[in-house]
Amino acid sequence: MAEALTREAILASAEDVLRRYGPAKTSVVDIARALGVSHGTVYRHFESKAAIRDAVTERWLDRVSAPLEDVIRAPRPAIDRLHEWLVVLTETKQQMAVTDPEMFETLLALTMTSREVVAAHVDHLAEQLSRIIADGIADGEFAPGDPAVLGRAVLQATARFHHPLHAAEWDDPGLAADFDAVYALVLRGLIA
Amino acid sequence: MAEALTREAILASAEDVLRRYGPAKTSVVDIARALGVSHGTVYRHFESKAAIRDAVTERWLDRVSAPLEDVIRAPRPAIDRLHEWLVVLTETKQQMAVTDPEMFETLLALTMTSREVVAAHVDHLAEQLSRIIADGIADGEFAPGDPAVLGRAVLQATARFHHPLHAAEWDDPGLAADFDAVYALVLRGLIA
DNA sequence: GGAATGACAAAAATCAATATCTGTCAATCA
DNA sequence: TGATTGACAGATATTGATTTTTGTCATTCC
Repeated sequence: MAEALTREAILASAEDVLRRYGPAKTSVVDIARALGVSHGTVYRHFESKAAIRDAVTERWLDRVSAPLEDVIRAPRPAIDRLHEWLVVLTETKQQMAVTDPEMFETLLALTMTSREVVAAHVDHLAEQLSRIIADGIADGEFAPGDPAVLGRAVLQATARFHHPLHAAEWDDPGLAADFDAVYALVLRGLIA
Repeated sequence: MAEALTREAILASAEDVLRRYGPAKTSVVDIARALGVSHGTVYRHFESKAAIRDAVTERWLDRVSAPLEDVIRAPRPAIDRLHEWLVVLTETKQQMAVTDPEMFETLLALTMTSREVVAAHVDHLAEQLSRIIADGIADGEFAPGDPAVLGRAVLQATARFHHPLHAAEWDDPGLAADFDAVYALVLRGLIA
């Protein structure tokens, strides 16, 4: 007997088809065909094509956040974790944009249509930063302040280096120097 | 006798047509017709349509920078000028995006195709900030540092609030609070 | 009886035929 | 003689007829 069709299986298929054909040429019929079922069946598990896209986007964005969680938990000073966290985030995105541009293009297109999923992801990233900053304040590395506010501020101040909208500017040869300058400025603000 | 045709007149016409029809539906023929000349004549004064677009973009961006120059020259402490400069820049852009969305759309489309003109504009903005920061360092308001590097850093750290790519995020109700948080962080970094 | 199908209507995407636009240049004009 | 014109070729954009897609639901299947 055939496996029961699950949301997970549909998402895996959707991700596969999106990778292969890109977001513009991916239809629900394609996703269903890759699973050997009719497209009507897919609609039993997902409300709409948009819901499938949202779910795929969420999976992908979670894969970005996951390694950052490890950085937060490392037994190191908050300052080091802050730097590492920002470097991992920016390099992850920039690497993907360079090494797999179509993939990055696809991810960007998905994020444009899944605004709410992206907002939750951004909140999650800011919250991760807040935890590092709270640690840093607790043990005196950073000056007192509201970690939630400071976390958001740090994330936004570094947007140029990780926000996909800026991807077109990532081939600038001065990028690394610019990052260092912004990071140094932000760090001084946290310590001050 | 008719006025001699000048580059200025062509640019004024181009700006006019762009305002009225938007960048997608603006042809060199339209620009020429608005001046009562043939399009061949326009090509005597500009190398290409791209050159016309670049020149219009430059005019518009210069109109953004000009009022900021006044802020720099005001006889006030550097800290106050820095804040004012950032507020004027962000509010100018955000106002335009809200009050004249098609106009903003047009300007955005132009900037996407006039990369070099935009790069020069960004350099100019960073240089303006550097001047304020140099003043602040000179009279002890800010800690010592390289004004050129710090100017670029401040501009990039606040990109979220003035970079047109982020316009879609400017309706966020927390925008003002986010700006205040980033500004406070950056200011502490400059003073520290 | 719950899961899957496929015919269907409305909406969206595709495609090829048609029209417009860009940029050049020999001819015209003043 | 130097500015302007308009015909022209190749590239790009528009249009509307045709196909594909989305989402629904009565019917079929196990």
